[in-house]
Amino acid sequence: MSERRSGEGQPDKTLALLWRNHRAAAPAADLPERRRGAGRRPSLTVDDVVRTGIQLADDQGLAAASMGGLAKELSVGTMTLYTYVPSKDELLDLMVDQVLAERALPGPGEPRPDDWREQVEIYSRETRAMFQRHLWLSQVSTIRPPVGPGMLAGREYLLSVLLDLGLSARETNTAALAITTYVDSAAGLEAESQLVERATGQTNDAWWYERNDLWETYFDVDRHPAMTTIWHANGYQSSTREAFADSYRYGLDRLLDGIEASRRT
Amino acid sequence: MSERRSGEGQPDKTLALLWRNHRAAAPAADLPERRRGAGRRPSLTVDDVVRTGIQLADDQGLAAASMGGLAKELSVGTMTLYTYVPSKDELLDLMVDQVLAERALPGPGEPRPDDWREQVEIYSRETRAMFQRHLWLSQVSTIRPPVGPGMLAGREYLLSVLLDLGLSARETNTAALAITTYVDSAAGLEAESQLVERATGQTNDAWWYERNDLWETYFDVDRHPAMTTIWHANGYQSSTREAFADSYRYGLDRLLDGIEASRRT
DNA sequence: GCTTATTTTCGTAGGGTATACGAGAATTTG
DNA sequence: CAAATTCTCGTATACCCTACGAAAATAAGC
Repeated sequence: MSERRSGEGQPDKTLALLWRNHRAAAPAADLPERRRGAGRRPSLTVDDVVRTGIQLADDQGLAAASMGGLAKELSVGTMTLYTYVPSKDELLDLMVDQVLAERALPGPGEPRPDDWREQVEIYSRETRAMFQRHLWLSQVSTIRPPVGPGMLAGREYLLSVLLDLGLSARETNTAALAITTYVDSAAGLEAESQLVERATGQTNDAWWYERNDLWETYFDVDRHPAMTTIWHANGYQSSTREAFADSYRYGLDRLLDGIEASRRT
Repeated sequence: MSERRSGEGQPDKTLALLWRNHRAAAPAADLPERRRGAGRRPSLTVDDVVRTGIQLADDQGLAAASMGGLAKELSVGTMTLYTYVPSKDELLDLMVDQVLAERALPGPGEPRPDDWREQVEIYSRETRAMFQRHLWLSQVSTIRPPVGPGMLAGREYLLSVLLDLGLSARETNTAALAITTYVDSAAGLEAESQLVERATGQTNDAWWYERNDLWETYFDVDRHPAMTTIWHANGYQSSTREAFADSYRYGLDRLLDGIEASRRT
C-alpha cells in the first residue's frame, strides 16, 4: 500500500531542498543568489512546514497532513505553502528524509559493536523504532526514495556493516538490499497494523474474532489439512501482534544465518 | 504503501460474498432465501463487477477502478453498483481474493516436487507472477486480508510445505509467516516499481540518472566511505531491475538456507 | 387485468483532495 | 516616491465515495 508520489519537475530544485541544511558540499552559488533584501518577508521556513507536516501526520494520520490541513495548522492560506514547497509530493519527500535521518546509526569512525550481527541489529531496531514513531511511513512508497542525507546515511551504514564480511562487492550490495527489503517491509507491516487499529478503533484480534463464522460455516477441513494440523497442535500465536514479532525475529535471524553460512563456504 | 480499506459493517455479509462461488460448506439457508421471482431483474452479477474491476485496474491502474469509472465501463449508474457490493472496500476485497486464487498452487493430494525448497519456489514464482499480472496489488494493504478461498489456499499451501520439515507447530507457522512476509513484500515492491515507471512514463534508471547532480554536488565521500568503496569495486548493479531480481533471489535463498540449517541442529 | 410486494436503478447532494492562475500586499533599493 | 521584488492567498476545476429517496420493472395473487 502506498501513496502516489509521481514525477517531480526539477530534480535539482528537489535536491537543493533535501540537502538544504547541509553545507557540506556547498551548492555552486547557483540558486542561492536570492537577493535577500528586496521583497516581502517570508512568514515561515521550509523547516516549519516540514516539521508541522510530520507532527500532523504523527498525531492525526497522513491524511491530516493535507495542504489544506497544514495551512490551517500554520494559520496561513493553502496556497501560501507553495512558496516553500513545490508540491505535496516534494513535501512528502522532505518529511520522509527528515525522519530517516532520525535513526541513531553510527557514522564512519564512530564506535560500534564488534559482532556484525549486532550491528545489523542496530539498523533493525532503529528502523522499527522509526516506523513506530511515524506510523504513516508505512503508507509511503519507497520505490523512488528521497535522495537526501537521511536515506544515504541508512544505506551507508548497512553497507559498512556488510563490507567487513569479506564478500564480493556485488554480493555485499545484494545482501544489503535483501536485508533492507526484509527489515523495512516487516517494520512497515507492523506499523501499518497499528495504523489500521487506530483508524478503525478495533484491534486486529477483535477483527479476526469477528470472522469466527469462517471456521464454522465456510472452512473446509479436507481442503485445508495443514492449517487444521497447525491449529490442533496449537501452532497459532495467541495474538496478531505476537505473531508479527515472532516472525520478524525468526525471519531476520534465519536470513542472517544464511548470510553468515555463505561466508564460510 | 497502501490503500485505506477500513472497517466493514457486516462480516457475515462479506464472508458470504467472498465465498459466494463455493458451495463446499453450504451457508445455513440464512441469506439465500431470496425469493427469486418477484422484483426487477438484475442486469449484472457480482462476478461481472469484480471481473470488470480487475480488468480496469490491470489496464489503467487502481484509480481507474473507481465506482464511477466502473459504472461507466459497465454502462450503468454509479449507485447501481451498490446493489451488488456494499462498498468500495468490500469490492477491493473481492478483487484481491479473486486474483489470489489465480495462483496455481498444488492442493492437498495433488502432485508436487519432492524437494521442499522447490515447493517454496512454486509459491514464490506464482506469487510474483500474480503481482506482475496485477500490478495494483502492490497498492493494497494486506494487514486485514480478504478471508476468502484465495487467501486461505495460499496459506494452506505454504504451511503444508513447511510441515514436512519436522519443526514444531509453532515454528512451522512462524517460518511460514516469515516467508510470506519476504516473498509478498519483495514481489510487491517489484510490482510497485513497474507501476511507477508506467505512471510517470520514466524508467527508474532514468530517474536515478536525472539525479546525477547528487554525486557531484552533495555527496560527501568522507561521510560515505562504504558506498564509495562499493562504487569503485563495481558493486552496483547496472540497472534497478537487475538489482531487484538479484536481491530477491539472494534473500530468499539465504532465508531458506537458514531455515534448513535450523532443522539439523 | 389490477393490486401489491419486491427488487433494481440511479440523480442529486455534500464534503473531501491538489494545484494553476492572477491580483494584491509588503518590503527594500535607487 | 517609484520600481523591483517577493510573498500571500481567493477562486475555480475536476476528481473521489456514498446516504437518501423516488421511480421503474417484474411476478404473484386474485
